Amino acid sequence: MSVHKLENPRRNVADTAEPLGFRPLYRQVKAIFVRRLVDGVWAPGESLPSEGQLATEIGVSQGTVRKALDELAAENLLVRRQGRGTFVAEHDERRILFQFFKLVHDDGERRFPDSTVLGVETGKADESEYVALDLDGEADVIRIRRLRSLDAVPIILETLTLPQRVFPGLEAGPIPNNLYSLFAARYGVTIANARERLKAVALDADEASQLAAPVGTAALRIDRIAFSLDGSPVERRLSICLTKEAHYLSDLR
Amino acid sequence: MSVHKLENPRRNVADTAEPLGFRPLYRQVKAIFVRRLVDGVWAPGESLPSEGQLATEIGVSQGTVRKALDELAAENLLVRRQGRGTFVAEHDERRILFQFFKLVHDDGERRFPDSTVLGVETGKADESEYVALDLDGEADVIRIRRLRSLDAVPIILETLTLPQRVFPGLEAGPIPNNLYSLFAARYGVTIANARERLKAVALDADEASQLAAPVGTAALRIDRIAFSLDGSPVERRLSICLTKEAHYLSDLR
DNA sequence: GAGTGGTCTAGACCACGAT
DNA sequence: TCGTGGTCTAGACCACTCG
Repeated sequence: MSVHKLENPRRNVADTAEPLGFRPLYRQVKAIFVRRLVDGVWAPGESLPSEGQLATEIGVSQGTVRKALDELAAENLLVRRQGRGTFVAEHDERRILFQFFKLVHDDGERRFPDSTVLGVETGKADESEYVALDLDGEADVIRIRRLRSLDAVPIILETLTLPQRVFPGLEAGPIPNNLYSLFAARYGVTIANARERLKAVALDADEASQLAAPVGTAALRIDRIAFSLDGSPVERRLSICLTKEAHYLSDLR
Repeated sequence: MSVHKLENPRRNVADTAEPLGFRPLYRQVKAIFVRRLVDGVWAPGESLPSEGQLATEIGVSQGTVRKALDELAAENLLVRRQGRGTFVAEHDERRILFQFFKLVHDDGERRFPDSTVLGVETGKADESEYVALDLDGEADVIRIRRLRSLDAVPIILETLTLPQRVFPGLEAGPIPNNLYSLFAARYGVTIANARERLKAVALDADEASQLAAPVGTAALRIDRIAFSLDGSPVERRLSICLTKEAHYLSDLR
């Protein structure tokens, strides 16, 4: 039944000494599942086979499958719903809002900002870009510049840098507000997590005119690198944010 | 053996309809453990009885105890070490550095900043303080103002506000660099988590002189509220941070 | 009622750390 | 060698969702 080679499917008397490290069975099972997500065998929104089916298919107990699925759910890659099944997570607005959008209006409400694209261009990566995206110096990138507004008030000036190799042709089409959903649907690239570095800066002349604020106004500069399922950086996003009526919310747990 | 009243120790035929909600056994067990942490029955650094001992004591299976302990470990309240045992988490420098201190030098190294206390005072909470700490308007608070430096460079101007009721006499003694450790040791108050709100601001004259930077320099303003084990806010910490050589690091998962 | 994930149990064995 | 937490299994039953 099982078509997967699992290390040490049963550690028995005849085992030679383990060379180094030990990989529990449920992590090997998890790796199989991650591979299916990366390969698109299981696509966003789809429901997975039941725990029991997966267990017999792979040849382990249901408890082992459960532990693998639980870890993937904890990483927001799967969504489990009692009585319904297990589903591949989607980058719908709600998920983005809670997982990837930390700028919240001071009134406490989370809202999804509108976007106006200011420009799209392609070119060679500059140093900060190829370092961030782990590219070589001659790599081509796509740059998208857009202005984002909450309640029609411009609040974020955003510059995205994407490796052209990963997203060929993206520069030609329309740029949707929800990019991560497009990455998944059109390129099979799932954004799994991101790292943001924040600094306070003063607006320069260009930023000031775009954001309709005085030159020199203090603003939040967010330098985000987003990673795909396989751990490689696939997006760099530099945001300049006004924080007069909004703040960056960070939960420390 | 068990001295704890567990709801529905066994759901059986005679059960009347459940009124509302359902509380799994392992969460009830977890609540017992949290209570022991709050009451100081299990103090920071101490080792807990083994899973088996706890299971027989409470009268549930080892697997149920395990699930409760696993959740507490995931919340950084316990530390589990294979082969050694389960321990109550301490607020040592390393934990603080990773869990509660997000300002990182641009070179990527995490270092614990030095502190110089500028002043300690007591008084009535102002509005922002009693709102943050969920106090009534007449409550007394302790305020600590200090300057924190990385590599001898002043980088954070910090104002702490603490409810005097929770930390009586704290204003009289010396203020250590690691306050959370003091909270635990002297007042039995464990900081479990915190919420930070960030904005970009321009330095005023006072802040500028303390931080040895020009008036109007863009700086990061971090408004932290820290919560104790029982979920009540016990510290408000307002930090003004220079981000010329450091940044706030936020991982989105 | 059928099917799904969620809980709970009991028991065997493994990896790790200290003795 | 022993005690600890970690893994894995098998099976029973519960809570939730949907047809």
